[in-house]
Amino acid sequence: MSRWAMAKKTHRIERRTDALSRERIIAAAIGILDAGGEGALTVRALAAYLATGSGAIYWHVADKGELLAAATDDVIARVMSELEGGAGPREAIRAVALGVFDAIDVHPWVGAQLFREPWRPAMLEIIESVGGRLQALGVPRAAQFDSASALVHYILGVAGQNAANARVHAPDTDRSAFLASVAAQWEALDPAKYPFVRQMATELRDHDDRAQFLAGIDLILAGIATVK
Amino acid sequence: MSRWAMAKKTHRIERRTDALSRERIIAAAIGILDAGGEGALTVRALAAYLATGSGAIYWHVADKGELLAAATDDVIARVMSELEGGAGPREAIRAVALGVFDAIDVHPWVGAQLFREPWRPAMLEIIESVGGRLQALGVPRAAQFDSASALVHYILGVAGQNAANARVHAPDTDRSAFLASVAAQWEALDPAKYPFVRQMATELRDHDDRAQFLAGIDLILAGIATVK
DNA sequence: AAATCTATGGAACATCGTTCCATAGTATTG
DNA sequence: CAATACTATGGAACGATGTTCCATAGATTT
Repeated sequence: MSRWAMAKKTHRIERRTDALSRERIIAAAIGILDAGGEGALTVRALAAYLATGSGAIYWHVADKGELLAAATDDVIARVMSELEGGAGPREAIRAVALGVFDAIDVHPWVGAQLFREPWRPAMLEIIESVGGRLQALGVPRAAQFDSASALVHYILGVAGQNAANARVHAPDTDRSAFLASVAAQWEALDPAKYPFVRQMATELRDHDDRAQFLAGIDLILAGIATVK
Repeated sequence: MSRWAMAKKTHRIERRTDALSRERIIAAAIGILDAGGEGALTVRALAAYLATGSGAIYWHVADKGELLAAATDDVIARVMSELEGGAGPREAIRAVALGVFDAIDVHPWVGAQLFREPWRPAMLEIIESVGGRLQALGVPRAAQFDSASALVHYILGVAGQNAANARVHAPDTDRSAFLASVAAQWEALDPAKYPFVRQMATELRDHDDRAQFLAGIDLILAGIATVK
């Protein structure tokens, strides 16, 4: 930022094309996180990727925590800005939810991070986007806070689950194979202690995460509608 | 376990009262986690607490991850076993949810851990307990999986949020002071960009987490009832 | 009595986030 | 234009962590 100001003053466009900046560091971090998961993002790996030293990074970024938070805000802000605003409030809520879901599907580390640091820009955007549509839906004032909270917490829960799943099975292993192995474990459980889980095993095997996520959103919206 | 078998064979009750065991290690870990939070549980701190060395711990426990998972299973299993079974299915679901909520309120690290490693005994207990009551409620078979998933993911989301909050404000700082500071931040936001969040600031200031959590459960249950 | 197995405690290793510091590049000042 | 101050860099060094290795003590079996 101060760099840009100075550059303009002295009529010079850029210092060097390979100069460090907060933006470049965050972009590099996102790249490393997407490629190798949360564990891959170390300060040394980041420094090597940017062909610099650890100390240079700490000049632009305070913490590794701040770096992760900034990367998360970046991804979520992009999701929110790319949302189409045409449809009605109900469809808009589904679109916001699906946008977050898909973003976490592509960047699983975002799920864990949304979780680790709430009360941040990324979460604010989601709350505002969901809450605004609830008002448009005609939800009474007294029920708005609880309704928005329920939707956001549900989204957060699925986000975390997805992030955890992505951490469990390595990127190469097939997803359906993973589901099949969990289903097999469920079927092998004691029928006396876990009758329900055993019954759900077959449905788990070939369920669609995305569709099930949306079904949950619809359930909560249906519940909110009963308050109206 | 093999220890107990041997002790019985040789007619000796115990080796020494201070002998290590998986149970004692897990209990010590829970104590450290409750006292100092997630960050306080290091292998060295655990070894010092048990007056032994790091290597001895790894004889009974494979990993730090396994230790955290075992501690979580322990806490959740205790919650589930202490549940009163008298009420109807709807009340039972609320009781399960509140049991998990309260447990995480006392042991915030459980929230983060439930989140980090699903598909584990602790999560199975919750799914089974919730799902079984849904069947008792008369939810049609086709909607049972999605309904249970929605409830569990919501519980998980709140769990994670609570764990994160507990991590943010140190154990000494007042909770209402923390909420007030977040509310102040919300009120200072741009009214054009965040109208909803600003409106919710006053309600955030003195809302009850536990009551709001239960309101969310009721919303989802109301939504599930519409499918019936 | 010897040998074998279980269990222990601490040293050692690799890796991590972070801090420190010498210094190169740029801007400002006298 | 020379001197000074400031921004930014890259790598060395520090403290802490999870984990492995290993010498060895205690108990059990041969």
